[in-house]
Amino acid sequence: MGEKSLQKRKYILETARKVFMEKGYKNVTMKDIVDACEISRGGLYLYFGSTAEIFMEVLRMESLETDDVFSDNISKDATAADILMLFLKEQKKELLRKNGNLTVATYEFFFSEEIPKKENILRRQFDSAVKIMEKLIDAGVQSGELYCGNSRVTARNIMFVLEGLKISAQTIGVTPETVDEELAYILQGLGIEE
Amino acid sequence: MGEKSLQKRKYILETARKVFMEKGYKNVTMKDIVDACEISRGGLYLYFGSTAEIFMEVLRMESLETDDVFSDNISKDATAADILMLFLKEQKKELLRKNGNLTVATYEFFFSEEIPKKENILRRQFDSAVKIMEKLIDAGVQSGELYCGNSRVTARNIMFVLEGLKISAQTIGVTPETVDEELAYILQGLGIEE
Amino acid sequence: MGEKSLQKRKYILETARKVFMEKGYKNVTMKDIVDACEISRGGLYLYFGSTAEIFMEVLRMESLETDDVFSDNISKDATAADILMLFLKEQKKELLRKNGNLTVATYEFFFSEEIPKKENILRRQFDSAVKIMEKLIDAGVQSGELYCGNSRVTARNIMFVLEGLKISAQTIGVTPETVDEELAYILQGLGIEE
Amino acid sequence: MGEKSLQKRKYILETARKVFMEKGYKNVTMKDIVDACEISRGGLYLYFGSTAEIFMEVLRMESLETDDVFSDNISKDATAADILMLFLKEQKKELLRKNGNLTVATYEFFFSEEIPKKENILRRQFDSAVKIMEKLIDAGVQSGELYCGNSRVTARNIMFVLEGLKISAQTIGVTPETVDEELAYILQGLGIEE
DNA sequence: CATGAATGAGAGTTCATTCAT
DNA sequence: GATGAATGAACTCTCATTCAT
Repeated sequence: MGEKSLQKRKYILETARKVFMEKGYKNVTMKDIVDACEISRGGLYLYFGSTAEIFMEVLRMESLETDDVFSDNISKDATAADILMLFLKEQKKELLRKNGNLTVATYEFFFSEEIPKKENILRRQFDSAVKIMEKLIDAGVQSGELYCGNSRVTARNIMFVLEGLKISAQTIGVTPETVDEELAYILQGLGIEE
Repeated sequence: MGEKSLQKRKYILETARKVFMEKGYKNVTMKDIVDACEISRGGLYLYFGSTAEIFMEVLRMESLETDDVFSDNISKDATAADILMLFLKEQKKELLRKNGNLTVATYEFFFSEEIPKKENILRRQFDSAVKIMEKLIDAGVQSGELYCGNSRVTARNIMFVLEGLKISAQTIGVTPETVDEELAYILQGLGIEE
Repeated sequence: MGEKSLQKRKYILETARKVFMEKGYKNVTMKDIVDACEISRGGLYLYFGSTAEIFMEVLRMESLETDDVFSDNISKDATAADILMLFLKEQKKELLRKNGNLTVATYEFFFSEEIPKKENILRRQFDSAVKIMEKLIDAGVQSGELYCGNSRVTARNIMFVLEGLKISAQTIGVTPETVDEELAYILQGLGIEE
Repeated sequence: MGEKSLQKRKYILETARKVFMEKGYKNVTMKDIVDACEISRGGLYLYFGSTAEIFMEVLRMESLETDDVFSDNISKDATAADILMLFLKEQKKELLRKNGNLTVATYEFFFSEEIPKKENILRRQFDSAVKIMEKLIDAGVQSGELYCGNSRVTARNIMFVLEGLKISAQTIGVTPETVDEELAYILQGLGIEE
């Protein structure tokens, strides 16, 4: 695939991403993407064979960017507690975002396709986030900023709460206040008062 | 609709429930249910007009049973901590259930249909569980069994962790050990050691 | 079929008539009639085998009543011109009737079923009307009330104009003024000034 | 849609036209047209979304051709009476055509779809025909070829007779002789003897 | 007589996927 | 590479008609 094709490929993925944000995963047809991209039916098939393939690529793109964002926060010289709070704030913004995120599409994708539970992109993201957070907590404990009995379990706990908030935001709705309370509760568990 | 029809209606719902457990929500067509029930195309339409309608009824059935289960636990004379632990164990069993549960179908349903976030069955269940757990915690605090700063926020926290575990079990997988650790972490936060 | 059955039969026909007036012929299903009559599906089939059968009966009923109406006008002692004008006025009222008549249903019926053109109820009505009008005109000519070269052709002409008005009222619409003008034109052709 | 598609579109319309001539409007399904055209189910939907859409297009095509026919007659240098007689003869041929015309389908279409009475293609054709005939009569009166008291009402009268003959031909049947008599009657009313 | 649940044929419609150009 | 017309499988939904009760 030449230079030009790579650009078109990227264009398709970015356009498809918007479609997935808007309509989720299962409701999106190849035609939807064709229409949004304003290319021909056959043209799309030159690059991707199915919506599943497209979505997986969109997710991979997403994943790269997300990792970057996390790294950015870490790279700045800030205390462990600061980084944690920043991360949680970021998550809050994300899960309350009104005009669409990929949450629904991602869950739908993992529901409807036969994705191995052991080795998948979501799992990698989750595990990676847990690991980073674990280290962060360890560092915070070391520096005396915060208190924690078992950093791994605590890190996982935080991640599960965030997952719970994310899915709840899409099904039963959560108010910003509830999110704030829950995040404060987590920090408080670590001995951090805002 | 006579007595007999009611039985058939129930039969369809129970059969459909199995189909939803197996295939989720979006992948299920009226034909799937017709085939599973071994009735005619038109026959199904006598009772239900769409998979959405069927699924909502399945959910309602489910909801009634779940409430009962909870009440049962409460009705026995046991300490607050006991009841809490029982509830969490129940949830653990549910979310680790191998041969299918309605989790995926339920989330898919709430994703794909236009369900109001403010007033829906999932929300009612969530709020009701929070309220009961809050009272439970209050009772436990009163009796000195457990410690808790803010029973409402804590109750919600527990529910969000459970939601997080539930969705994670379906997407990235969770081991029984992880669930145990997380539940222990929660109980520990309440001052309960198993 | 006993007395009771005859009554039910008549009830069905009268109810069906209303349905046909409202929805035409082709859009009416056995279910529509069942619903309107508030009887059971099987019950209707005890009396009639199809909407075609029902509509034919409705038409027969209608036909009897229409003939009566015509006879009524004739029985009164009035001049030929009077009777003619009365008849035309009646037709005007009928074809301008807002809330439904059987015109559309009747035409639809004759279009969609394989009705012999030579011997059918519509034909009988038409021919009968022509004959009566012919006699009427002859009587008028004799009495010097009106002038006419060929009473049969004239009678048919009047009937065709009426048919034309009837169908036009249902497709392109006709105003009362247009009807008045056309009827006046007919009468004027017979030497009658209103 | 390219050149080729336009040809196919036209092919579909012409084929559908035959189907409508044979079976009327309400009895024609998308499948009937698909079969007649020997194309795929989906293929037809690329061009038209419903039988209603197709029929409207057929009618539009028809309308263009009919207008042409009329113009042709007018363009030749002939007396008003000649043109009138030519037009009536054309109408006679049309309404007696054995192997199907679109009359039934057209009426059925206007019965079953919600067509506005004020502004529809049939109405336009009718009004246009009335207007042309009115002018024709006026010209004939001017040149002394024929006599007429009120050209507009007379023109409408002729059109209504034609409509009456058209509908009657499809329901109760009319013989060529009857048509001839009626047309002669009309001409005679204008002072034209054949 | 009367009921109404049940059947199954058939219409409408959408979409992934292919393929000649 | 790119196009978009074409295909056909699959799904939704409706209704005439039957039949056990």
